[in-house]
Amino acid sequence: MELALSLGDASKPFKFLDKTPKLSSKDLGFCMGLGSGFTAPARSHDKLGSHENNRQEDERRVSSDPPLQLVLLPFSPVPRRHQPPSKIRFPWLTDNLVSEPGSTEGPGRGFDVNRSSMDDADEGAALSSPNSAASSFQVDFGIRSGGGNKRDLEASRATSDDEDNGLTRKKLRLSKEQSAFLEESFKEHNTLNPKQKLALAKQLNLRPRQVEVWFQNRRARTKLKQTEVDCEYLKRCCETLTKENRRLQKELQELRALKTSQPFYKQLPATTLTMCPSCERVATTTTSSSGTTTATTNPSISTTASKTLSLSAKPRLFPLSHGQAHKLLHYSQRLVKIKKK
DNA sequence: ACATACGGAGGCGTTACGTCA
DNA sequence: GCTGACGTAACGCCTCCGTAT
Repeated sequence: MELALSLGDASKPFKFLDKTPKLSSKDLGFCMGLGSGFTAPARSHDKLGSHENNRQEDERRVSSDPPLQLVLLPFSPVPRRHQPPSKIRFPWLTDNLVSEPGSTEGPGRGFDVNRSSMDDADEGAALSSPNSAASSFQVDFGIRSGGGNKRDLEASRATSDDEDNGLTRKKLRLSKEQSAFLEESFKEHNTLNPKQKLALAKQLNLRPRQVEVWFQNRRARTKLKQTEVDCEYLKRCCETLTKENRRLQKELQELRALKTSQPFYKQLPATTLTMCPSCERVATTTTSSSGTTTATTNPSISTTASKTLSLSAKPRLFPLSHGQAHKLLHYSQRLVKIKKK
């Protein structure tokens, strides 16, 4: 099972064997392949072809099922905004230090459980990230509207904890609805442009940073699963090849033993056995009393003898066409005939 | 046209938290 | 109630790329 994603030319989503073309931000088509019939440098597609050179090697996929593909409409890129750097080491502290622009609340007041941690830095100090465009979002999550469930209680407790010491990283589990919506969105596009991020955040009553993190983690999970699948597949390939190798080794041993005990193939007159190096049909040739030589396929010939002949002739080493092979056969028979004369 | 600096964005490894058995 | 495993939200750092200078 393969999952491949392609941003860009939606008309040729699965030409994974080709070098990924450099995509521009203007053609953000989206394709998703599910199946196993391609070699997919998947990740190389998810960033507009970036990292292609140094990362495509580890993204090779080999399998055989036909891929299922999903093509979506392109979405418009949003110009980046240049912002000052925004690294805040102790975001949980900054919550008390930095008030949100556009927020009517004072710092640390009306603190929602989802607003502790670095996201606050992101919004407060980060004021700076493109996400901050939505930093004044009302951060009253849907999970709280449910009211009275375990999660809400958890959330409330976390809030009070945070107010207690302000040193613990708070983590909020998204509601089922939020997760499901994000999941659906992820199915459509596994990366988000700022516009989409903002829209999603607004829709779900989350901060853009949360949406962004969710997508990052989701991509990571997808990749992990894919890696596991690939690993399993390679394992099976390895087992099959090992078996095949053992079988061939055994066969080789048998043939060697046969060769030392019964070197009949040396004694056989060349006219007795011949084989088309192309189709590998073993034939016997007989010389009639009139002197004409004919070659006929002999199905009763033993497999071992046939193999012996194959080995001694190494027919696979000659990339002959079928016609050439038969010509060769013909010539060798004529040669034998001439010799006999 | 080219070089450099800067900022945005995603990947990745890790940490911390929530849940469950 | 405690504990360990597991899932996942969040963090910090890195690299790459586009853009401004």
